[in-house]
Amino acid sequence: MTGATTSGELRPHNLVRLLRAAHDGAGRATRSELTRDLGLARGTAAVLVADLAEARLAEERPAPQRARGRPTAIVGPHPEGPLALAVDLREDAWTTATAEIGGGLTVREERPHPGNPPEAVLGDLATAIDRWLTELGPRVVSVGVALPGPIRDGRVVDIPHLSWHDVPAAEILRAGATPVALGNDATLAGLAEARRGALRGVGVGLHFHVDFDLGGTLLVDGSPLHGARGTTGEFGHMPLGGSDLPCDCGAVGCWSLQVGANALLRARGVPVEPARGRADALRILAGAAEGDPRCAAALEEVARAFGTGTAALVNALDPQRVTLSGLGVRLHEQATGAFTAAYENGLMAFRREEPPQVVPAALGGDATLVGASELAFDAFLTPEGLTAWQAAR
Amino acid sequence: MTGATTSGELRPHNLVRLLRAAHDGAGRATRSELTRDLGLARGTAAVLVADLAEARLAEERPAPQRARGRPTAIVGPHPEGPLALAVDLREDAWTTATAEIGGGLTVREERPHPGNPPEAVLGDLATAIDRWLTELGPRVVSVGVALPGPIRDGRVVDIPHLSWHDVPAAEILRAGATPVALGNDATLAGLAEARRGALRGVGVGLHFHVDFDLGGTLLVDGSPLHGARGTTGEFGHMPLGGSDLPCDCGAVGCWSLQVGANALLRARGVPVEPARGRADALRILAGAAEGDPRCAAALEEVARAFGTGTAALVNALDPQRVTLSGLGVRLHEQATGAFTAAYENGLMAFRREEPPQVVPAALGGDATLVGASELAFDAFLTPEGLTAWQAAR
DNA sequence: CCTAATTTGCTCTTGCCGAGAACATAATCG
DNA sequence: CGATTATGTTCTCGGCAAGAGCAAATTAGG
Repeated sequence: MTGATTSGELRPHNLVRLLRAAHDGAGRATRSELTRDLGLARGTAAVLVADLAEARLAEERPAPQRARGRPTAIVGPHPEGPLALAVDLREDAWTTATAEIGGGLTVREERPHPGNPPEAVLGDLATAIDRWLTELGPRVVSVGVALPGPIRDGRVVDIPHLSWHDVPAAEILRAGATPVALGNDATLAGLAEARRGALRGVGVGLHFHVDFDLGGTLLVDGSPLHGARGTTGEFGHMPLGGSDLPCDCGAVGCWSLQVGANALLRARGVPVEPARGRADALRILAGAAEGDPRCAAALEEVARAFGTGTAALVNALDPQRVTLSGLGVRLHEQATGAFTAAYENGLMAFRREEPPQVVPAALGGDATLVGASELAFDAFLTPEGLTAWQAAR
Repeated sequence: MTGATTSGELRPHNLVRLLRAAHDGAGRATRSELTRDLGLARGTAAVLVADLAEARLAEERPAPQRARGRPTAIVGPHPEGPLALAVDLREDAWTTATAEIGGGLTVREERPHPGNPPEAVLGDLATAIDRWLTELGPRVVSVGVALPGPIRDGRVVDIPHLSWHDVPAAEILRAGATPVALGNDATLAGLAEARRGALRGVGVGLHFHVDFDLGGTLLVDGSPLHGARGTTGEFGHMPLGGSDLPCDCGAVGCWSLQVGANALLRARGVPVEPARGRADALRILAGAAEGDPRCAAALEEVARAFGTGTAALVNALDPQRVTLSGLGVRLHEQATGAFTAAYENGLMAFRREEPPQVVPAALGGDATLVGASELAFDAFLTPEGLTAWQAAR
């Protein structure tokens, strides 16, 4: 959003600002609030809202009266307004959902998949997407897909334990004229937190998603840092623990080897079996909760490594707050003492005065879908996106 | 720069865009180039240039003719135009300089200082700044100061080997109505590279400055990532090497302990003496260049640690290019083999296909001053800054 | 129940801005 | 030396948001 530079760009630009603000307000922002927040004249706001309503981009609904004075209205989604199609592809299943302006999510379909070969999995998903596009019609303006691995130039670079390597996902998931945007699941979970969760309003936030691997994203002013080729956030692949183990990623001593499902198994002394790592890891966490000392020791070891690495990244990146999702929440909750001790010990002295909070993500299991829908709407909530929508009717 | 939202903001906004583009063009951009690059109509450009000239913000000078057609003019600094006062405070001396639009630098004064107490050092510097402000008059619109330590909310947090702790630098350096901006030296060196050096035009770049400590900055679209409280870039204080040494910063195993002047001494087995570490480190580098095997071994050890950590941060942050300044240049140049081997070994496999280049900074010793002047001009090259300038005459 | 106060929406005028067209100008090329 | 080409200059036009004045719809208070 570079901003308007000609008088002709002002109107589209302000329409985007208004619709974006209504979207970010989660369908609760009133016209008078929006007018104030965006610094508009009341007359201008009237024109803009009328434009949005006429274009079926938004609709005003009566708002609960709060104070004295003439009542204002909520600027919310239009019943025939734009939809984002959000897809969350996990290792063993995928979910599709739609989101309207304001973020309201409707889960549409959930299906398991065999994991391999990638072309078949993505091909089936592409078919499902096409079906939904047909069924929902031109209201769907954009598709956002979350994938469980790093993505570079529209290709899934690597999902080691699914044996996906350099899969041309964008090509397979192409959906006619509807734009499809791909994102890493951890990145999108962080994006969701930044827009509608615990990182809302936070200038610089750090999000970690722990599963088998440890991924994350740095959120700057509500958007993930993208990097040169879109693969920022591989924090798990820094040698933050001083280990000498080789990592699947090709490097050595990666933090991921000490924090995650497999790390719990290793710390517990259990063999790492490809398929059931997650269930075994959850069993260890349950064991620790029930007082099994060996499980507790494994948990503490992993929590310490998690805390130390978190401190390292806080030292380097100076976030205001850190959020956790996936196994990270359990690690932090069940071993807060070990985590916090290692975290504070790893901070530079001057950061210990007011260490950034480490908190669980506010959005639960929907975070990835929410992030995918935000990604999709980000592509639409632009002057070009709105202009195309208006031109199409 | 959020962009104009009302018709009245368009003019100031476009004046800023034009002056900023002329500034970034290093005093070589012609009016026709600027018109094209900014997407302006020729008539609009004429008005804007006339405005800038009348406000003594810029001036047109004849340009060397390149092709057929009516000649155009270079939009360069005005002889009575705005100046930025740039200050580089190092551990043992400080330098002041002025920069005009376009970045042309004039060094004004260079003085040694005793290093302590901080209030006296900064007080003397404040006096010098006031003297220059008086001498140069109202042309100086902004002051930028580079300081050799982390800065948070206008205070120097910590310079361990000068024993500076929590020094209220902004308060001491206050300069009447002229705004004073403070920045970390490594951050500003990186900023200079992003604007006028080897990171120019690079979307995401990583800069490392190695001295006693290892600092740096992540540059996103030409600006340093700021963090929640302005202390991003302490990459040296991540435990990237697996060491157990305690660090002055309060954490353990910091990368800085393995990369820097003192690290060279330690690797060579020489006692670390507070005052002359830099000279001793340079002697080791010279020794290595002359073939002394123990110096060479120390150099290689440090270069390997440097390469490994660089890979870790490339994995995590996905920069397009990495630049080095300070001792980092020597470490990389004199032990390219050791550095590169460790660098590539530490990269995730998929990043090895096209590893981000690691190159020395293009600006030499002036980088910090250039960065300080850019910081100062960033505060001026805004609609508010230009409006205030125009109102003042 | 009724009036004053308050807040917001609506309408119209005004001032400003950049686009774009038509023309003028100054260089190169053959 | 005229044709060509690129750029600067001037003027008109359409569009936009600000802002003022008025209308509307609610609450507070008696």
